[in-house]
Formats: sequence, C-alpha cells, structure tokens
Amino acid sequence: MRLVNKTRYAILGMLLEGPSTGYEIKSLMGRSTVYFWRESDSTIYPMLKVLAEEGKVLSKIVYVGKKKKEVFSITETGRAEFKAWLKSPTGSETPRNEFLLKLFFVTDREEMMRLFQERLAKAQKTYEEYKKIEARLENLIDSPQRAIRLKALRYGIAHLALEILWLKEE
Amino acid sequence: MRLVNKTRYAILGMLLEGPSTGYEIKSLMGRSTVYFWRESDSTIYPMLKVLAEEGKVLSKIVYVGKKKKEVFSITETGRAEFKAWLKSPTGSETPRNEFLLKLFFVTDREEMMRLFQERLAKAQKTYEEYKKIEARLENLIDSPQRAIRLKALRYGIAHLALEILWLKEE
DNA sequence: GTCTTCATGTAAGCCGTTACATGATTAA
DNA sequence: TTAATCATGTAACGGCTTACATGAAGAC
Repeated sequence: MRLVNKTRYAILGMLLEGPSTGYEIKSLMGRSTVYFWRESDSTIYPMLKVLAEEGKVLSKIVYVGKKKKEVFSITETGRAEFKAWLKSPTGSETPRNEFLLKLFFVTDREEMMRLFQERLAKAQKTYEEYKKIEARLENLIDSPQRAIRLKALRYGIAHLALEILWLKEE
Repeated sequence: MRLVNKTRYAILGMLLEGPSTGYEIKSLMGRSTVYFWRESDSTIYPMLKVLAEEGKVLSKIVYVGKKKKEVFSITETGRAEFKAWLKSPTGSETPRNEFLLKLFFVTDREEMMRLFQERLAKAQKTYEEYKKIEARLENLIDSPQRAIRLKALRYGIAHLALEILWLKEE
C-alpha cells in the first residue's frame, strides 16, 4: 500500500473552521496539535499549493496595508476528501520509541535508573504543560468540540500520570 | 541537528548477546521489539554492510551444508558506539498520532464513537498479545534483563488497560 | 510435490527534516 | 532601534517503505 502524506488532512482540518493563511495554520498547530501532530516549518506552504492545484482549497490574495497575504479556504471537494479520511481506517503508526529500545538493551541497574530519571523529567514537564492547557480549556464556553478535546487531553494527562508513577516506583 | 539513523543501534544491540545473521536479527526483532521498534525488511542488510565497513561489526561467511550465511559479530568499536548511544540523551520522537488528529477534528458524537470503537478493537488485541508475552517472560529464569523487560512490558500493559477503560467509559 | 521458512538483497520514490533565504510590520 | 512576529518559501539530503527478485532447504 502506498504511503500517503497526512499533512494534507491536518491542513484541511484546520481550514474547516474558516479561511486562513499558511502562517496561521502553522501557528495554530503550534498551539493546538503540537503534542500529537507536528508539521515541520517547510511543509505547510508547498502542501497548500498542491491542494490548490487539486481544487481542494481556494487561494485568495489579500492585502493588509501593503502586506500581502495568501488566504486559503476549503472547497466542497476538499471537505469531501477530509470526510473520507475521517471515515477511513486509521493506520497504525510505525512504533519507534527510542526510550523503550534503550531500556530493552539495558543490563545494569544504574543505566536503567539514569534512563528513568531522564524520562521522568520530560514526563513531568509535559504533565505541567497539559495541566495548563486543561485549565485554559475549562474556561472556554461549552461545546461538543470542547468536550471532546477536554476528554482527549485528560486521557493524555492520565497516561502521563501513570508513566510518572511507574518511573518513580523504581 | 542532523537526523541520525537509529537502525544501527537496534542492530548493534541485537548483536550484543552474540553473533547473528541479518535474517536472525530481523526475525528476533519481529519477536521482541516489534511493539516499540520495527525495522522494514530491507533496512537490516544494507546497514550491516555499512557497519562492517565502519569496523563496528565483523562479517564471516559460514556454510551450513551448501547454504551460505553471513554471520556478523560486534567489535569493540561497535560496542563503544552502542554504549555512547545508550548514554546519550534520548531524542523525543516527532509526535504523529493519527487517531488523536482525527479526534481533534471530530465534531459529532457518532463519528467519535466510531473512532473509539476502532481504536478499542486494536487496543484489546494488543492487550491480549502483551499478556501472552508476559506469560512467556514469567516462565523464564530470573535475570536482570528479564526483570527490566517484565517491568517495561507491564508498563505497556498498564497503559493499554488505561486506554481501554478510557475508550469504554464513552 | 508444494508450501513455508531461511537467506539476502536492489530500486524507485515518497516523506520529512534541517538549513538557508527574504522582507515587512509592530511592540518594547 | 532592535527584537519578535508576520509571512512565504527553496534546496539538499537522508530516511524509510513498498515492490520486486532470487534461490535453497526442509516440512508435510
């Protein structure tokens, strides 16, 4: 089976709620999906071009003062493609966890403890960040979206809490 | 920072316990690290060649009857490189979780439930597999390696149990 | 006899990252 | 006036997957 580029769906998804520039999509991802979906700097713009050629998005040049912006909006074709992806079976990602790989090869206790410490520090940091996002989300007005995202977030928080416990219990 | 190929460490790690052919390494990974580290079919052999050129492994042709095998063993240089990797800070993998990306964009409850069902089926299957591996591991004689692997496995099992609960509670 | 497993690769091509580039506007 | 943010990309390179290939040995 051909490997498909999923960047397109992330972008189309971001455009569902309204038109946006490449830059806005990029920064929106940086504020929302970073923890489970990250795009490199250079992927968004070329993909928007491709999507425009395919008729999945419409491009419109807008001037804000002298500043030029290219605003993209999703088309019906784009919406259809997005929905098809949502409905399609979710491919399992290739498992690649360097931490576990290291752990697998470790033989002495000291090295193991060092690995745990390193991992623990990261997990705790992420945990703090998640809790902050949770607080922000809780302050928004209620909506189906908010409920779903809050639920997903708490799932992430529960996972992290479990991991922290596991790492500490030695 | 340059992206490094970690396939080499997985291979060197597999050679720590003794010489092996490319095929054996491949099938060993299929039986042990699959759940957190998977290599595609075609990566092992070329990497073994590279490692041999670098002096990290030694190659030896062995005949079993008429059948030719190339058996590789790790050298001191190889061992040193492996240890350096173990000690080096673990890079965080790029987060790409298609399930969560879909969930993020979902607005209606029905679609959400469908996503959950799909995920649940997979999680339960993996859970069963982990439990089988756990049973096998428990029957081995005790060793530091066994203890570490059992611990790592149970961490995976706990994560899965949590996920299953989360998916069921709707 | 045929299927599975052992055993070892090559080639094409997408995917994705890092580094490199450029220039305007606005806040401090 | 200087730094951060807005805004948009190109180029090079390496990573990784899929598909394609081949052939022997042993099991059933």
